[in-house]
Amino acid sequence: MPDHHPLLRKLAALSPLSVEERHVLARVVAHPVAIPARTDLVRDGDQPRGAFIVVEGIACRYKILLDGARQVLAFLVPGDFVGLDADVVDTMDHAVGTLTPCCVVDIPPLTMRNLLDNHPGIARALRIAALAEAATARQWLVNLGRRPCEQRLAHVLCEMLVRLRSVGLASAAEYRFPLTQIDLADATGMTSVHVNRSLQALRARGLIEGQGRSIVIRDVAALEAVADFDPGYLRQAARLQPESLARRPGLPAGGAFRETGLPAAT
Amino acid sequence: MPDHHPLLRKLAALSPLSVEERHVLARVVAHPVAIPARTDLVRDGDQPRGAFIVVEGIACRYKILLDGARQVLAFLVPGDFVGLDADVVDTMDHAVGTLTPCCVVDIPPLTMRNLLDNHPGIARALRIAALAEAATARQWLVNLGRRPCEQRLAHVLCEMLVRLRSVGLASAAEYRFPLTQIDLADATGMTSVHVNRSLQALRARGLIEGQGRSIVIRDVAALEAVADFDPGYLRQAARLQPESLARRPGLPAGGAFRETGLPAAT
DNA sequence: CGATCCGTTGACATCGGTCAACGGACGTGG
DNA sequence: CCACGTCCGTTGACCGATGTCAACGGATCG
Repeated sequence: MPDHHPLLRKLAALSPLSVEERHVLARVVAHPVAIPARTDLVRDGDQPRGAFIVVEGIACRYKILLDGARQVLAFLVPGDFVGLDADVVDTMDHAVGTLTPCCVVDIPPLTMRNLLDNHPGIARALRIAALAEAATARQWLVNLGRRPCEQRLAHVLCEMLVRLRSVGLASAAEYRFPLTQIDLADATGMTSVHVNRSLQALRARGLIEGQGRSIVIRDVAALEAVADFDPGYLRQAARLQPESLARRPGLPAGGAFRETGLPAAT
Repeated sequence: MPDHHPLLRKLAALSPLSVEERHVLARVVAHPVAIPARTDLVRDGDQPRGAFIVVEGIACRYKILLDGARQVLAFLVPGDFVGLDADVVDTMDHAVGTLTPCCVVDIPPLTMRNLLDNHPGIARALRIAALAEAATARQWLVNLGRRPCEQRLAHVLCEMLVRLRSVGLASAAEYRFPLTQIDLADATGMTSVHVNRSLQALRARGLIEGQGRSIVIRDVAALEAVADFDPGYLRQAARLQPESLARRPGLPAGGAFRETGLPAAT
C-alpha cells in the first residue's frame, strides 16, 4: 500500500490510521477531477454541498471586497481538505477557487458521514487538520497585522516549503510554486508591484532564488530567521515558545500580563 | 428560567437547546471567578487544561512577536467559549488574556466531555460558535490585508456592536467598550497614535461619539457602509453576497473565475 | 499575428509610522 | 491630604514604507 498520496501522507502524520482506514481513504481519493486554473470550486454565498480534497495544484480560499480587491485567506495544497463542517454551514462566507490547474476529489455528504462516523482515526485526523488550518490563519493575522512586507513574503514562502514538503512535493529547500505575483500580493495584503520588489530584495540578500514559477530557498535557516518563522503551528507537536509578554517590550516591567491558575470553580 | 446569561443567549441563538440543556449550562456557569485586567488565562506554549467561558469583561487571543509587538487575534466577549478542542491540542500556539477585569468560568475536562457527549444540542451550538469564530478570523484577515485604517476601525466597532448586542450588552447603537487605544491598535495592526487620529476622523464624520470607554454609534447604517460591514458572518443565517469575482474589477472580464459543478467522481 | 497577461522598472504620492512632548486621570505611599 | 509615578490620550513634526500610475517587453495562446 504505497503511502505517497498527499492526503494519506498528511492525515497519517496527524493521527494514526488503521490499515482499513487507509484503504477507505485510498478508495475515496481514487477518482480525481481536473479543474482548470482560476476556477471557483465554491462561491461566496453558496450553500456547500459536500466536501472535497485538493489532490494536485494550488487553490485558495478568498474573499472579494466591494471595491473589487481580493484577499486570499489561505492556500490549499495537495492533501488539503475543504468542507469538514459542511453539515452545519448553511452559507459560505468566502469562496474557494483554483489558482493553478488542479485535481480535486469530490466527497458527497453521505461518504463524508461515513468517514466521520465509522472511522474514528480519520475523523480525528481531519479535526486536527482543521485545527492546523485555524492556526495557520492566526499566523496570517500576525503576518498581515504586524510584519513588514519583506518578512511577510518570507513567512509565506517558509510556510509553503514546510507544507509542501510534508506531502512530498518539496525537497529540503526547493519547490514548484507556480503562483502569480498578484496571487502572492492578495495573500500578503500587498501590491503586485511591491511583491516584485520585495522578492528581488530577498534574492539580493541571497535568501531565495528562482523566478516565481519555482522557488529555491538558498538558506532555509536564514529565511526562517528573517520571517520569524516557527513551523510548530503546522504540526501538532510540542515546542518551545518565547515568553508570553503582555505588552510590547520596552515598556516598564509592570505591563506584563500576570498568570492565572484559573482556580476551578466547580 | 431567565435567559439573560450571555452564554445561554448566545448558544440558544445558534442551535435550539432543550430545557434540560439549559439547566445543565446554567449549572456549569454558576460559579464564575473574577480575574483582574491584563492577566493571562492561557499562555502561548501551554498545554491547555480544560476550557473556559468569559462571563463578564473583555479578553482576547493574542500573540507576541520576537520584537515584542503584539497582535490581537480575536476579542472575547461575554458568552464566548475558549478551548472546545482542548482534548486534541497539545500546545497552544497563542495566548489568551484579559483586557479588562473579567469574570470567567472554568470548565474541567470531565465536565467538557459530559457536555459534548451527552448534550447534542450544546455540542452543536458550541461547534457553530467555533465556526463563527473562524469566520470572524477571516473577516479580520480581510480587514488587515485590504482595508485602510479608518475602515478597519469602523469594521471592528460594527462587529463589537453586533456581538455585544447579541448577548444583551449593547443597545441599538451604543455599548461600553473599555479598551485602550493600544488594544485597538494591536487588533487592527495599527499604531495607537494612528488609532487616536482615525477615531477622531470617524467622530468628525459624525459616525461615532464617545471617548473610547464607551462607544455611541451615531449612524449605524453609515458606519456599516464605511466599513463594508456585513453581519452575516456572525450569525449562521442565509444572506446575499455580492458576486464572487475572481480578479479585481477594472480588469477585463476574462479574469473572472469560472464556476464548477465539481461533477461527483464517486 | 495580435491579444492578453505577467513581470519589471521608474517617478511620484501618501498613508501610516516614529519620535517626542505634554496634560489629565488614577492609584499609591508618605 | 498631598506628592509622585504611571499610564493613557492627544498633538505636532517628520520620515519612510508602500501604494499608484504608467510604460514596456517577453511569454503564451488562440
